[in-house]
Amino acid sequence: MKVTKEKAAEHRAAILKAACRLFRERGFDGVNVAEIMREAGLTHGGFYGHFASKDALAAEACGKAFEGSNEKLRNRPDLATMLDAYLSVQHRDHPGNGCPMASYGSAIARQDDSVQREFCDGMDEYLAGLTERLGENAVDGDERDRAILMLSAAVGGLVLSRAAAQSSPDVSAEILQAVRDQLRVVAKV
Amino acid sequence: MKVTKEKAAEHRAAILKAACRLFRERGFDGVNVAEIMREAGLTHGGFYGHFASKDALAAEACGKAFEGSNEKLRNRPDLATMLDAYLSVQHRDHPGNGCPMASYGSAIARQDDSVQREFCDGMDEYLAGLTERLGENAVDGDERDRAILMLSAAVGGLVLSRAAAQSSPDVSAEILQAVRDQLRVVAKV
DNA sequence: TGTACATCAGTGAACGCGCGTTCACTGATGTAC
DNA sequence: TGTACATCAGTGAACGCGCGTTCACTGATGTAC
Repeated sequence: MKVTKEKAAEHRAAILKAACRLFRERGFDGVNVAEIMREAGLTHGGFYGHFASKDALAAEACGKAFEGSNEKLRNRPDLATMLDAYLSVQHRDHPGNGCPMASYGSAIARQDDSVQREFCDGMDEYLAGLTERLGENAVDGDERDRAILMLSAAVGGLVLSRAAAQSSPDVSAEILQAVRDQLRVVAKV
Repeated sequence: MKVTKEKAAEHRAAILKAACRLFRERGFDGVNVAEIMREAGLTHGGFYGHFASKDALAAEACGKAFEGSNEKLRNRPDLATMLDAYLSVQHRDHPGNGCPMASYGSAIARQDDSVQREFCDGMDEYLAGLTERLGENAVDGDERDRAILMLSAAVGGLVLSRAAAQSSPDVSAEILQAVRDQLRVVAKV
């Protein structure tokens, strides 16, 4: 059942999109190729016509996830609003469309080199964008370091909040709130 | 080949110790039961005489990892020294004996309930200890929130630093440094 | 204290399942004439 | 424009491997007498 070139391109995009969401929801080891293909409306056999391996898909999916994040960073006007959205119950409970660093950050060092590279590139770009943001109002010279702290605390806070969400919902909510409040000072907003 | 009760207890402890290290090094999915048993000097068949399942071992290993962390927290005199050790190249490159939150924090929400519970209990205790520490010199009333920020930033920073270690060693080192510097302010040390 | 025997910790082969990947096949596409 | 045929995207069965778990067996332990 051959298919139009356009259709094939759409299929590839659908696979990537499904992977991008599923990997963030369940981690790289928590999803199999067949599941991704099913999500894309295809059968598993056709996968290798589009991607060389599951690792290759993981790398592209990681890159695409950061594209989304960096897009948000470029568009969102208000830094305080961004912080609130990042450290929200909504984001905590819906990792599939959220931050890749919080979804599988602690597993990246154990992934294929290509995945690590995409991750680092995405993170670098995100850090650069955040640094620029912090320098928009007043320039203090330590924007980059403050951006790193903000990112670290936001990612770490979301990770810990998610880890506690089921067993200790109160602590989970407390973490979101505390990191939000404390980071406002760092962000000077 | 039956074995002394004491020997058997030693074996159980050896399995737990090996798991405690290996899970932190490679994540729960990155280690198999046979590997853990080999590390403990046994063969894989005997595993189920000591633990009900790999998940049960994971839960105990998680709890034990936090015991180590909380031990350190109780003994370490200086908060600044603790921060330096946590955000050090040594800690980044040797996760096997390090912080469980940084090792597999982002995967906890996808683990068995028993693992999540052990993780939350350990984290709660750690947070309580850190809060107490922050209140030792001056009491401001926001120690708990500052403890949460410190923990989030330290964990997040270590996670991101590890993720970048291979592809972007410079960024990796920069993250450790920046989070260390910026957290000193929060810790007031 | 010495002996006979039941217990049970550890061994290693085997089971069953899931997963990444391959492959022969299908049939629509798109090109050559 | 119409026709014949080569191409190739997608299908689904199959392969091979690794893993968690089970199980029959071994032989040292430790208990009952």
